[in-house]
Amino acid sequence: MSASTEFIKKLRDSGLRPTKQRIKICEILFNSEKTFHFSINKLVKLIKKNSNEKISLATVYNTVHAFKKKGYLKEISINSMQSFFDTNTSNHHHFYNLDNKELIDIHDHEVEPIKINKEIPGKRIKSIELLVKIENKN
Amino acid sequence: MSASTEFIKKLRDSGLRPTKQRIKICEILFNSEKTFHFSINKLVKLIKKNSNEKISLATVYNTVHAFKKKGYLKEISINSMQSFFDTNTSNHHHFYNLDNKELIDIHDHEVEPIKINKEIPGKRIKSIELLVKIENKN
DNA sequence: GTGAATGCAAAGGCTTTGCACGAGT
DNA sequence: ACTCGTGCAAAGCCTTTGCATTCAC
Repeated sequence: MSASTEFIKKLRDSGLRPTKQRIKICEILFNSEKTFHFSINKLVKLIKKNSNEKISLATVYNTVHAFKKKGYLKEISINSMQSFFDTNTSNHHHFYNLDNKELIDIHDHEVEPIKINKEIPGKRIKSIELLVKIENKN
Repeated sequence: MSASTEFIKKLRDSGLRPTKQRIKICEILFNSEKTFHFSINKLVKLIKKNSNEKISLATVYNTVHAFKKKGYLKEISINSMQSFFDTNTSNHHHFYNLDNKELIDIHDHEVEPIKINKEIPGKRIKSIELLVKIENKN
């Protein structure tokens, strides 16, 4: 079974019509073994590089949000001006390299379990996200 | 010594001219014993409520960024659409209440020390930020 | 055929910029 | 006086929206 066929199935199974554009974006995001981080901007560039026909910006936004909603992508926000999406949706954390503005994964098993000694009545923890900013030693 | 006098000194000491606008914003942000979280939007509203003369939006942005640069404010980013400033610049973490979109402090001593078993060659850790998203139990 | 998705351009929200005017030293 | 800060409106950037067209089922 080709990769595209899988994506078509995956899309259909999650209630998203497997359009040409969505399949293309799947191929770009999910074809590699390795997961990676991207901004909308970078994704648009990848699409341009990867394909002769362009995908409308609105469609790129729609698709990324649809994928995020379905849980195929995770958003990592650095600050009001910078936000990334991550094709790795498993539980994990990030280094943020201040010098080149890139993210590096920290796998869950690379962090000692985080214990918070504070509770908010009536609330439950939905997620714990650790962002470790790093910079060059001198 | 009045609070204003202190602010004037503090501003001058950090190389910021103690203008009427900056003093006003200091009064709003740093007069209370308690620290708090705010968005630019909320700050603008506080200024309106607190003062008869308005401060230009550009000045509010300039001032907040100047204060952040001087280390009097810390920025906490939730996602690409939401970012807060914190008058508490000490080492600490946050709960983010998904239901009402508000931040709650988690003091450093309320979290067991975070240990990361991963190093990036040539890099040093600048900061560790924990964001714990919480929601209503059912 | 019908509803969903796409593409385009326009609109929107938030933030920054440019420049003349005003205020602090 | 000189420089820095402010205010305003305009420009910018990123994202969303509206609507006609196209596509999947």
